[in-house]
Amino acid sequence: MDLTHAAFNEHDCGNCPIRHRAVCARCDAAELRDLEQIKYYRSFEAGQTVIWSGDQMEFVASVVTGIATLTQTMEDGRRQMVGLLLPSDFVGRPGRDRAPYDVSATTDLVMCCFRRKPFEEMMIRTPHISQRLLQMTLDELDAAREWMLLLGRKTAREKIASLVAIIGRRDASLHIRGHKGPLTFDLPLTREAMADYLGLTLETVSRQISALKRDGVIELQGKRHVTVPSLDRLLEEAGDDTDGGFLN
Amino acid sequence: MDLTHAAFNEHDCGNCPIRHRAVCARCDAAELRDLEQIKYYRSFEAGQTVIWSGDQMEFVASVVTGIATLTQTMEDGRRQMVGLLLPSDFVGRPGRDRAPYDVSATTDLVMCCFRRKPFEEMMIRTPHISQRLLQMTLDELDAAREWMLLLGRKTAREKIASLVAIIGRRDASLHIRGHKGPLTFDLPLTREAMADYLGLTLETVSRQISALKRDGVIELQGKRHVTVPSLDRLLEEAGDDTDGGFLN
DNA sequence: TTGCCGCCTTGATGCAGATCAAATGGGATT
DNA sequence: AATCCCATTTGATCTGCATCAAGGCGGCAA
Repeated sequence: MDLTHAAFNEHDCGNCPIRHRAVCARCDAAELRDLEQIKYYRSFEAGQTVIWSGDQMEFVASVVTGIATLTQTMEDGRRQMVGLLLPSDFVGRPGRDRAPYDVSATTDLVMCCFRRKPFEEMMIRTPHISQRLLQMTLDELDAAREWMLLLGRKTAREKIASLVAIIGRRDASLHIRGHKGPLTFDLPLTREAMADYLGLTLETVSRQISALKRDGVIELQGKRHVTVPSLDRLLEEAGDDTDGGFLN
Repeated sequence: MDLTHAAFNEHDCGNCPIRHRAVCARCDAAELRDLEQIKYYRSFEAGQTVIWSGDQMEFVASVVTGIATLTQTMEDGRRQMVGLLLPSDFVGRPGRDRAPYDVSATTDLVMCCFRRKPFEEMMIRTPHISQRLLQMTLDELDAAREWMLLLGRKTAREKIASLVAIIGRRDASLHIRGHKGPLTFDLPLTREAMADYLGLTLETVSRQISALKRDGVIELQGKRHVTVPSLDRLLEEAGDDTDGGFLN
């Protein structure tokens, strides 16, 4: 069910709030006009699948609002999330026409899609698009490598603390810059999605969240809303040495 | 101990056997001459550290011969390998001047280094270098995501089978193309390095290798040399649905 | 030849997290 | 208000891998 909104198709990229972070960050007015020609918007409801692994990729895209995930699945059903895409993140790979992962909408999602072939042609004549995409891809690779450390070597408790810290800090960076004091934000993932992110079962996720709550590392209002009284304490629990490590 | 070889500094990139896979794959004669100006070779012995995490990066580089690893370490000493670099692979990140990981030589290693600033300037005026690097980085990201599935969801036995398959197929692709029948090759990693790669302990690595041997999935000549009688059988043990998934 | 040193293998035991199972609770529908 | 649905929590038990602890083996130096 592709809920393409007519309204979005009149949307002007030049005014888009996430444009300065997206793949077209450095495009000038003429280039944005070219992009208008090949772009269209698509909306998805929370839980819908955007692309199945193995599908033909007709487009590449930027996330405009909402959260998408990349997931790999083994034959017997074991699942591992391998990407968490936030507004301004890029989806798809120029030069490849089959999707290597399932892409799903975790929340309601709007994507700005560019028809793949014309986009690839535009990349060739517009080098700074490749350069911007290279930057973004290198950032994703760094995030993937942090994630590998988490998956390979952290305990369940550390994994949960890391995830809360990642989401909390991203949230903080999007909102009040330099804001101090307790962080408060929503976890945009179900327990099951967190488990797929962390390489755990949903029961273990639930138990460890309860444990961190019991120990005063986090507070919960309902199941999704979190307050972190001390970010330092949380980072200590996460086992992070670096304090970089934003995701994606 | 930087064993820079004078002989290598007269090496001509245009004749380099790995050039067609490296970052300079599409460079023309004039561009190669420019690269000659900013390049130098460095050699390392097996076990040496090339760069420590946090060090200033004076250069970016291509691996010419040998194998290098990227490793992250937590304060308490837990280690996770996050990259395995083979001949033609690229090291370093344009636009960043601190190394985010330890880089080490797993075997004797020769790298072709480019001074970072001039290389970055050259990237700006030579778009196809960015484009090539983008391709290579996207490939690495795909490899990292396969690796995440391995770390998060595979059993110890599957992890070992996956690693043997990855190394064996890379080896096969470098040597006799389209070669059929039993694969035979060396594992270029110690048991400990395999453990760091797979998120296991070295004891578990050793036990699982013994188990695969006992079950006839692999044969061993000494500790390092492996024969795989049936690649299909090995892939089955690895739990791979895809048969893509080369590393790096 | 002998002994030493690193790497590797194998054994015994413990525990973190998976699995199986049931209960709870909040939001939506009627 | 009553009911259903489904995400989540909690409990009981099991197991795969880590941990702790001895050997074994091959290469190298004396």
